[in-house]
Amino acid sequence: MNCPLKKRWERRKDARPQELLAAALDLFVERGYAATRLDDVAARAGVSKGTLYLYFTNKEELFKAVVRENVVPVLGEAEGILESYSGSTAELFRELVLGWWERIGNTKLSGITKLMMAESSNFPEVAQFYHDEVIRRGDAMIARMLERGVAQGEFRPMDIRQATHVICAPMIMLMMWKHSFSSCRPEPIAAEEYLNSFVELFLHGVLAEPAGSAGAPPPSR
Amino acid sequence: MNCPLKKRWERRKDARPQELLAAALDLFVERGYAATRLDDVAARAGVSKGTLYLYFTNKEELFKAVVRENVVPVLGEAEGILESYSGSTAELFRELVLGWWERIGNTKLSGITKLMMAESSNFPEVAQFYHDEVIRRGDAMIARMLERGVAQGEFRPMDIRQATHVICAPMIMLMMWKHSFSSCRPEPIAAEEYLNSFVELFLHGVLAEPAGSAGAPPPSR
Amino acid sequence: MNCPLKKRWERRKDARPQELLAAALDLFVERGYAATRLDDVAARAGVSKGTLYLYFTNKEELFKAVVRENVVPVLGEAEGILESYSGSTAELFRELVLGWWERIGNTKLSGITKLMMAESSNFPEVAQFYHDEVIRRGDAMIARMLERGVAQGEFRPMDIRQATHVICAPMIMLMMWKHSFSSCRPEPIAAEEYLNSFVELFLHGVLAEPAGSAGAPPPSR
Amino acid sequence: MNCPLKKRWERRKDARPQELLAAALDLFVERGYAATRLDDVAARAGVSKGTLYLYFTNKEELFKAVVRENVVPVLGEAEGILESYSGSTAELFRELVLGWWERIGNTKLSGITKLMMAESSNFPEVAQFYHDEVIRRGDAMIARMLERGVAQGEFRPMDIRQATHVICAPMIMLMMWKHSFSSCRPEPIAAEEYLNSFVELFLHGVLAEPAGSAGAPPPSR
DNA sequence: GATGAATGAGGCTTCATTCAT
DNA sequence: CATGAATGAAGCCTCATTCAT
Repeated sequence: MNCPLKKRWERRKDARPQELLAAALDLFVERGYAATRLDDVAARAGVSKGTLYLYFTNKEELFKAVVRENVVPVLGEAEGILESYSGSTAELFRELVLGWWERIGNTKLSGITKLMMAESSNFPEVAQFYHDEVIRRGDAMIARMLERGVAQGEFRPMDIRQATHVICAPMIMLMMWKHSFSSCRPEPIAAEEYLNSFVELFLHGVLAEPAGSAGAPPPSR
Repeated sequence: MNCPLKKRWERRKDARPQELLAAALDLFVERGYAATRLDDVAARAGVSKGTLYLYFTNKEELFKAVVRENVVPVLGEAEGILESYSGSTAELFRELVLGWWERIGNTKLSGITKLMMAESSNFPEVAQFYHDEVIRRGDAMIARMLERGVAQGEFRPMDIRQATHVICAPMIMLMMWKHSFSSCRPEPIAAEEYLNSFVELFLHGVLAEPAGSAGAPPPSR
Repeated sequence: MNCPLKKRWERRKDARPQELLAAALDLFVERGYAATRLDDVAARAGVSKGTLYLYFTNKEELFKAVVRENVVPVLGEAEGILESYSGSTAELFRELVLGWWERIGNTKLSGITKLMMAESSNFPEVAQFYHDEVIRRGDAMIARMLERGVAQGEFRPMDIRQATHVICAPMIMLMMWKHSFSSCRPEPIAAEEYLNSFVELFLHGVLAEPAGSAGAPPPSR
Repeated sequence: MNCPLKKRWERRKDARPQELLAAALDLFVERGYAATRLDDVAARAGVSKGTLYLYFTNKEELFKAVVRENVVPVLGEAEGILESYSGSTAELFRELVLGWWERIGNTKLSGITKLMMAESSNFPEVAQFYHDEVIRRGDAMIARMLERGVAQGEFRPMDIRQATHVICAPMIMLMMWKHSFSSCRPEPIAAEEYLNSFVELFLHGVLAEPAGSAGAPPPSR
């Protein structure tokens, strides 16, 4: 009863999959998909190699579980925000970007995005899964946000598909940078500032204001 | 000289490393660094595996040679253009982006960028090499271009470091997309249009013109 | 006694080993000895893997129990028939063959014979057990039947040991065929016809009767 | 030149596949397909594990090569004999049985037959291969021999398919016995005598001649 | 009795690198 | 110069058996 060993044991049974998923997430992010050895995942979770296979059929399913457990729920939340937002679309845009940054970009979850960009071509089935469960949904959200802006007259008409890509690019890049050449850079990318730059640039552009235009608010930087 | 056979032989002897580098480039781009087998490189170059080791100490040196042979020279050219350019900086910007697109982005060389973003963390020495020889120089070029624009009053003042990143992001992403999830997408990214969108968005921003501003040229889309 | 719940429980408790043996028989027959996983045996019996070890020391003992429970009793019956038979030996022969066919050959028990022929050499202790408990007794029965036929002048004198083997061969083969290459054959072996062919051929031979011999009954096919 | 080491080396290159096939044959016969470890095959051939994969894609292909190298050619020879035989069909029958005995039955090749009977259901692709390349051809030969006997009036009319099975059974069984329970039997099966018994029984049957039939030659035992 | 989580040895396969020829 | 046979460490996955609860 008051024996801590016993208690530890009991807790384990239910906690095990979570522990394994946490260990797997860490290692997938640290080393990538191919370079992550299941031995190491098990070791980091404090169990033996075989135990892992009690909970996950194979490496691929383990990875999918990591994605489903960690990435997919965040998408759901963001979709909720998008559906129910009542402010200006420029604000919504900032909201989505910041939300993404807090829940994914500035998290080890960013490593999952990086990993998929990096290795999808070597693991087609994993790629398909990730594309269907994550990329497609993420793109759709951005597109809907832009359409809202155009529909309400806030944004200029634009090629939505292209603009979606243009928006995703800096966000994805931020995640890639965090996990690429980080040891080569003296100072890390200043992410928050980068995001601000990006949002401002995206909203206002980089060109100096033409002489006659007085109405545009100056960028707050 | 007049012995054609001998000449062929000599040419062949000198051409060996080039043939190996070409084969290596192809395979590195197709499969990534770790997944490229030296067996296959040798086979594609039409030589035996052992021969490869006559010219390159190991996999890492082979990859470095591929980069030095293919990527580095393009950087030199771009730097030349930058130094001697006399038109507007907006034009220079377009020039650099298009030049990059023609020589790298729209080339299998884009695969090298993708590969390094993807795998650099698993191969720190390769990463360091690539960072020093390619990334640093590329970033410096963009920065100098932006500084020129600001200095000449064409661009608004900005955080150069951040803006450099914002500019590189879409270009890098275009290369990554070409090599990621390509089999999951029904239609490939429309790169030229994407680049136009990017340049226009970057120069003009996305917000509708405020009512009073008449001077700004409408985006030509 | 009058508590039905308790009774159910008790019955269940006693039935456990039987349920495990039934599951084990099924799986041993389906997959062979080595390829049968104790996990699956337990699962098919509706218990946990650990429970299996409460009743059977290990895989080997489980298998022995399957044989003792299912195969050995049939041998006893056949011996009873043999001892007390009063008709002609040709009839007895048919009787034994048909009895075997009904109780073993045409049953999943045939899989046990197949399995032992197939894997005995990899499991010497199991082999020894099976040889002592099954093969020796089966061979002895055939031999006694043939000796009876010769002693009563019904059969020509013969090498009993050899003839025993000659008789066993088709019966064993029928069992092997049922479990080998069954997925490669468009139609299964026609077992009853095969047995008839065998009995007739064995009794009459295949040569055409020489011209002068009118007395031999034509084969009833 | 006169350095034996060098010579050994040279010989190896060409001999290697044969050495590996020989080692594989030995071990497949000794232990069966599943229980044969490729490590052991390599070790018995005096090479390392990896070397095996220079010559054979995987375990399955190694096994197929063993069959193609050892079993298939014998079938070809037998077919040659069958096509060109000019004597009586009873003689041809004996010839085929003895030829099979010398080239396969009394050889370690018999272990291949045993192995396939034993494990085909666990390795469907191997089973299909063996069925197509060996079983079908073997059965066809027996059938043709029997048809010849019937066509020439030497054999009674019969169900050819069934008779083929009746004939194959004892031959297959002889091979199985050699590799099953051999360590349990005090004395091995007397194969030659068994074959004689079988041929005689098959040709003449076992029944004592009916009184009036004087023409049939007595069995020579 | 019953459970089922955990173990770890063992098997197949891959590939960068070496080295005798 | 060139070859290509050989190596062996390393990775994924399976499963009989154990043991704390």
